[in-house]
Amino acid sequence: MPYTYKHARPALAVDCVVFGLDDTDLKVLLIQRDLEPFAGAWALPGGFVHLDETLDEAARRELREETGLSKVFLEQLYTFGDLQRDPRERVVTVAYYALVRLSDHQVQAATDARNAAWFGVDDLPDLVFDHADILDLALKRLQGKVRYQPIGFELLPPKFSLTRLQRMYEIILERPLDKRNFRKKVLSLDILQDLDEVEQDVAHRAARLYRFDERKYRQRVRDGFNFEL
Amino acid sequence: MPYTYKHARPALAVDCVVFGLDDTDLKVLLIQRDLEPFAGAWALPGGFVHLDETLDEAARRELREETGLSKVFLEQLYTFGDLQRDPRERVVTVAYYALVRLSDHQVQAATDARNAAWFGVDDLPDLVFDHADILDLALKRLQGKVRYQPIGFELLPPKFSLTRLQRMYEIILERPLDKRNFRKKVLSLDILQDLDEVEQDVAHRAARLYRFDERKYRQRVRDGFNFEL
DNA sequence: CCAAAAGTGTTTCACTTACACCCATGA
DNA sequence: TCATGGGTGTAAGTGAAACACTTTTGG
Repeated sequence: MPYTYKHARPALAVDCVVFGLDDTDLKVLLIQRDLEPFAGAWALPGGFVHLDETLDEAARRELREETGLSKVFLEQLYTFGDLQRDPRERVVTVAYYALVRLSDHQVQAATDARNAAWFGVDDLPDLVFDHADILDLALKRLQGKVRYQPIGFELLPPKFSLTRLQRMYEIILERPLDKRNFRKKVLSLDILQDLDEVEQDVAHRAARLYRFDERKYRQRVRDGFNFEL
Repeated sequence: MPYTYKHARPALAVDCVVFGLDDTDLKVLLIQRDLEPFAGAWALPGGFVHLDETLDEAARRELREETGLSKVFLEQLYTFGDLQRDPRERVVTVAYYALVRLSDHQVQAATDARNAAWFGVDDLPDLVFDHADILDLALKRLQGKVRYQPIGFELLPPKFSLTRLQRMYEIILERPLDKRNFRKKVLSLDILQDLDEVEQDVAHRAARLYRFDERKYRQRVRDGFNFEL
């Protein structure tokens, strides 16, 4: 192989901030490390990038291996390259964030991980390396992006009520929204499909269910429409 | 060094999309490669990351070495990790974009570069590797970010007229803006300092000059204000 | 006095905000 | 029948958009 770069190179890793949503809180999936350094400590799922996989593939592989998750929404966040972020040696990490439907996925610890568990974003354990910084940035990105891209739906089950949708935004943005204005706004965007179905087994009036209509959304974007909450 | 990662690792590079602005066009600084592969072809300035420098430092060093630029606005863009993006071997590159005041800086080719030159974004030569993709993304990022962060000022001289400011936005956003509405809006943001000075040597009524007041801007942001064009 | 760009206000329209009560359902 | 959340409309205010003429200056 001619012209090959010959200097010492940093190790290259990926780390994932996986968000999930329950009825009241935004959660993050963490693993308890099974390997040194910091065995037993909590960390973001992640690991080293192989030569034969892209960065996205590496992120998905690590998620699968360490937490059992697959087929989730995944997007690159930022690349962290401080000199001392890993005590072993120079490691540059490409951080990702992922959004999953808590109901859909049973997480399970695996490779290199003793344990995997969900933590409320306001109730996090200490994290290894600079993982707290990564998580902070991911949260800010989510809060920013959720307002102008329809990514929040990735956190909800396919069928949801408007109240559930509103609660999702309230939890992520950390502020209350007006019910009537929210419903008016969301419905006016015309990207939800009314399913003519209602919730089951609730001890009060059952709410109508809707589905995010990705097809219609793309069409509207093409026509110059701008999603914004 | 214990626990060292031992597998083969990708090479790690940085590349910079440097934007500048003249009276009519948004420009990008490219270098003509002096080394194989693709000696003689046009490329983004960039190079491999050293073990003893952060990613930001590597980007600044490469800029300095290859183009003579220093002390410019620089921000990480995205990390590109496709398998075949470099024919030599697996190279992952952390892309940055930079904004410079064309008037301030004399560019000069240096290390690894035969030549450095500015190209209009609508008049680009073929680029090596995936540099055209990187440039595309940088342009989109600039177009998005310029509307809600006051980064556009980095492209202008310290003293500028409102017309020049408007033209900057029109060039970047690629659409005309209404003069009266623009001035009203910009002045209402209250982040410009009126210098009580006017342009010199113009063959018509001289425009008032303003300066971006970063101090006031930060203060206003702290008070919950949101920059948005 | 002419060419060239600077500078300036008002009206209309759309969207956001604030706000409170009745309805349907299951226990 | 009661508790719980579901569902709905209107008025006021704010900001965006459309739009054309006068002023200043140097050549």
